[in-house]
Amino acid sequence: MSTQSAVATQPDTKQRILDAAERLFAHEGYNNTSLRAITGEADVNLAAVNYHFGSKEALLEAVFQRRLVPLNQVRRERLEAVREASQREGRPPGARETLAAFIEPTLAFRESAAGAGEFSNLVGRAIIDPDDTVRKIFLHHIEPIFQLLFDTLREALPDLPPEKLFWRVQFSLGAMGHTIHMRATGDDAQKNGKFKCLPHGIISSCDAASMTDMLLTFITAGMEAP
Amino acid sequence: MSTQSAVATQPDTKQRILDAAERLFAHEGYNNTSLRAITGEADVNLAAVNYHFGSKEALLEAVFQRRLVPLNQVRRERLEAVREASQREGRPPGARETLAAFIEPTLAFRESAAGAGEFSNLVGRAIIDPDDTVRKIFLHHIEPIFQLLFDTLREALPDLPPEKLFWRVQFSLGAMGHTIHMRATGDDAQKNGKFKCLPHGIISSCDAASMTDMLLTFITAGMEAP
DNA sequence: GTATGTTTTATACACCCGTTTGAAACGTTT
DNA sequence: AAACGTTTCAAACGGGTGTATAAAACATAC
Repeated sequence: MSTQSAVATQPDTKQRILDAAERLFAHEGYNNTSLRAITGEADVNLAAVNYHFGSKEALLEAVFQRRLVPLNQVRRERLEAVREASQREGRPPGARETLAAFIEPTLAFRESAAGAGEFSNLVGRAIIDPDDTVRKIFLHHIEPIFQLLFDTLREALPDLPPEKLFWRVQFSLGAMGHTIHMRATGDDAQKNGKFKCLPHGIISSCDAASMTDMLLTFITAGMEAP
Repeated sequence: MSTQSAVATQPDTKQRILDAAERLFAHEGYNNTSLRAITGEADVNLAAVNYHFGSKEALLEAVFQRRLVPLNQVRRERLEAVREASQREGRPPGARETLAAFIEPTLAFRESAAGAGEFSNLVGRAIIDPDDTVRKIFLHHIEPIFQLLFDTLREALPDLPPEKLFWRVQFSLGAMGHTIHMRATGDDAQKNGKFKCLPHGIISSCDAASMTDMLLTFITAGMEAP
């Protein structure tokens, strides 16, 4: 009785907190985002976070939970589709299609749910974030699907020793996380000259689709290297 | 008169602060390291940092300065050696030797100066650190040598459009930074189960030399992809 | 309309941060 | 020994943090 009315009653404050937290965590990082900034942006009282979620860390957990569960389900389905196709046709799965099954949903997801774009930035940040809190929570959520990716890649590249495969996957994650993060902070940074590294200052193909294509080409080649 | 005696007199406190800061910045990150932690580890008074360096940010700058200037000189020499050899022999420079000229000195440097190992961890962190303070100072130091790397790679891969080259270099930096950071925090993390991602829990070839070799193989293949 | 449970609000708490200050300790020079 | 510039020290400042609390506002049920 209490729970029912509660769920029906609470209009959006929990949602608004999640949205604001997602955006700020992705943009500023977990440690650099204060609860006051979140509640200010969400236009709710400061104490609302601790009331609805318990703590700042639990809020981060909830932010991940909301998006990562459906996202991982899509990844799982695509990865298993790759495996089944390979078994049906009696060939090992392709490295690129395996990696794409893991990476592309993040992109597609980006344009599906409104505001989910911020989340994929958060994921990119979470992969490489030096902070332990973020990594710990994120890894816990992604571990099973990561295992499936690893297993499928083992079939795709049977000649590669598992240790090497492990590190090559890490290389790929690093490249992916760094790139997403650059894109995330780069939108406003382009004007501030953050991309000075590029000699002649022109970055044309910065859209998500071509980025993913470039990234996949890069890490697939690295993965298939002798 | 004042400066001379000052340089001769001050025994080691500036040095000790630099060492402690280097270690802690590399291990915990810039934002997560307090001046009290640094001065505590260096066994100096809290005010010593602001007295000798002016501010926490200036201390970070000094930490980079101390190691990055000689390191970049080595990188520059090696990159120019690659270019001269290619010109002398009338062939384009090799992608791998170019990348090695940039990456390997960090490794060699690691085993040269005592305690410099911490620094290469800091560099790895700086590459991917989402925090603006760290990135800004680091990029400022590395920009000229980065430009040289880029130009040499342009010669090594003349058919690759500059935009693609730019992003592939970014992929490489991301892979490199993430890997160094994993190694840095992984030493004690291995016991704490941080490497759960690896299925059967065995990470044998984790030494710096074979890591560098694997990384170079990976990013060279990615760089040379069609 | 009163009672009950849920949510919001304002305020306060304890803690940690980077930085500043003014006096004490030190070493060197005259 | 006296004077001076340099370095150390303990203490405090102002500000920001996550969290806790008690009263107020609200919605629902009897």
